[in-house]
Amino acid sequence: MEDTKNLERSSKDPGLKKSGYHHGDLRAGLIEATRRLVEEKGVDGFSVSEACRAAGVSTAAPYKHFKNKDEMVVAVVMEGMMRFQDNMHAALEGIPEGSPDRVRALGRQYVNFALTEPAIFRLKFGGYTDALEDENLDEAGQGTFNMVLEEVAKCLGESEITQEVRRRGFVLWSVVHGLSFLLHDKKLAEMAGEATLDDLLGDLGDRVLAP
Amino acid sequence: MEDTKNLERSSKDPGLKKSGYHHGDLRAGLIEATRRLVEEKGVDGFSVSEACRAAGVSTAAPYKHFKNKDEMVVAVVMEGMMRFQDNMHAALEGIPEGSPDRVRALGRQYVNFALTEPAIFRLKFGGYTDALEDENLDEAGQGTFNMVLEEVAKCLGESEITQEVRRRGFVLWSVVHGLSFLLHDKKLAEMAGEATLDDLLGDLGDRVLAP
DNA sequence: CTTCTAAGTTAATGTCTCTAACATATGTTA
DNA sequence: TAACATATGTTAGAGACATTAACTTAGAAG
Repeated sequence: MEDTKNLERSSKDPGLKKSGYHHGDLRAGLIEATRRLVEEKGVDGFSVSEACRAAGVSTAAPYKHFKNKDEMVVAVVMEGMMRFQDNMHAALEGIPEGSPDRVRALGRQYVNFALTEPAIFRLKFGGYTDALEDENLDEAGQGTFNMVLEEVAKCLGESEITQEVRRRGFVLWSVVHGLSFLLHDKKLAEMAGEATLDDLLGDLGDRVLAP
Repeated sequence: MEDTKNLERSSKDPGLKKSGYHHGDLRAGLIEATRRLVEEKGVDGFSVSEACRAAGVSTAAPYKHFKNKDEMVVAVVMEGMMRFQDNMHAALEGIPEGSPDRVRALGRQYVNFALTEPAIFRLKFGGYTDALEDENLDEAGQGTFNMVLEEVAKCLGESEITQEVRRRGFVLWSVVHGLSFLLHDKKLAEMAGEATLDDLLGDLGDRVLAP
């Protein structure tokens, strides 16, 4: 009398699932399902219906939480950006202020994100989300860039973010971004010979941060 | 007796349109329609049906020329890459061999492509086409990168593409790529103050190409 | 002139997004 | 504690889309 709908629920576990009718935290469940699907099959391959099946709800359920498909994708990318920012903050821990190692740590984290969650990474940093025009997403991107700028400023002994800081931060960001794409395409070896990622980041930091 | 299907044909003109039944060069017509739609509404917004309406044919017609929707997109990006490569070659004309101006000209062309055809640019260089896994597309991308490497080699006085050439070429490519994204987001002014694109490309070339 | 084939067409199938109308819990308030 | 308001589900269905199958047309080749 109560389990008529409990077809697939045992496979998921991202919430409380109180009653059997109500999911508990469907929003989070859908975001997770969508994230996995987008990572698996790309933004195009992913369908709302499939995410519903994965979460064990009807195909109309998402529209209580998201305006439409695009907003689901935005939510997924946004959630990815939160984790990304957390990781960046964590990466700085224990490294002394003003050390170029801090900048390198951020670079490593960026590359790491690109490699472990390539679909989300490309959605945010490959320009796809431009079409979605979400303000929060723009802010989140700006926030991560500002973290880099602050570290660059400290390295250069500047007390604020000057034009010069902005320039160098931009170059660092761009090259790490390029590096991320190369690594994903497994073309690093071909390009850099025996150099490891740390070698490259070290070298890069030295060059761009030098006075 | 012959014009029963000639509803929208007068608006298009990319071929011969022989009979009224046969289009003349539907493949090219569809690529052009698709290109415009993708540029207007993004890869997701675009639909095969809409491209058919634009080209004035039935929704089944494209499948005589393309395997599926993805292949249509691939064809559009591929065609864009051809034009891009033509432009790059044209940009070099008249600039003496070995001059860093040649590298700068390529950079300017890259940025130009990013700004005039942002959707195609992002499809190819934003990593989207990875999911499509088309060999010709990979080759085309490699080809443009090799053009840069050759020019960099000549600037550095190298007779072949060494590890060092590869490294510098990569940095140049990455930064120009980053610049393209910034420009599209209209954040250049904020970052670079009064500097123009040519200033930035000039400065960049000087720094990275210096011995 | 007949015939072959490339390039169209119509019609149909199954899937998808999204909406409307209805159902069920949960928490609030009398 | 009972009644209600609200949030969160469900079913059913409309309209668009991608793709296929079977048929048609016209231009070329023998």
